[in-house]
Amino acid sequence: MSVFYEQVYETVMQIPYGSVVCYGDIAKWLNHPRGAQVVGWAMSALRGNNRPEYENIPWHRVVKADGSIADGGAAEMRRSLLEDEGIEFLIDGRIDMERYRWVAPPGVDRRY
DNA sequence: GGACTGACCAACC
DNA sequence: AGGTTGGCCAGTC
Repeated sequence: MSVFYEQVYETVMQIPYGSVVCYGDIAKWLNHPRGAQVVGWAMSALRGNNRPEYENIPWHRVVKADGSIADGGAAEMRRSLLEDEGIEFLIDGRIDMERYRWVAPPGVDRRY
């Protein structure tokens, strides 16, 4: 697994219970301002991956910039997992990002 | 080893 | 308001 993917996974693991982050933010924190797509690919690569070190990644806490759930595998499961964490969805199926978006402490997720 | 495929996002027409 | 585009990484065949 690549360095960048590893960094993405470590960042995702830091997302606290009941909060969400969008793909673009993770990319920015990892010094890839335009790497949102790559973050998505990193998540996609997790699907069907049963490696123990990736078991605890809360991949359902990563959503699109507008607060909707990304397409791909298991979108419904991701939504229900978020609801289990107390996150309320708006009528149009999106999350109120102002309310649930997690802002990482500066430097905390920086790798060298 | 090149081509193709994937959970994206902001800036432009 | 809605389509297009550039930026970006790794896995598989």
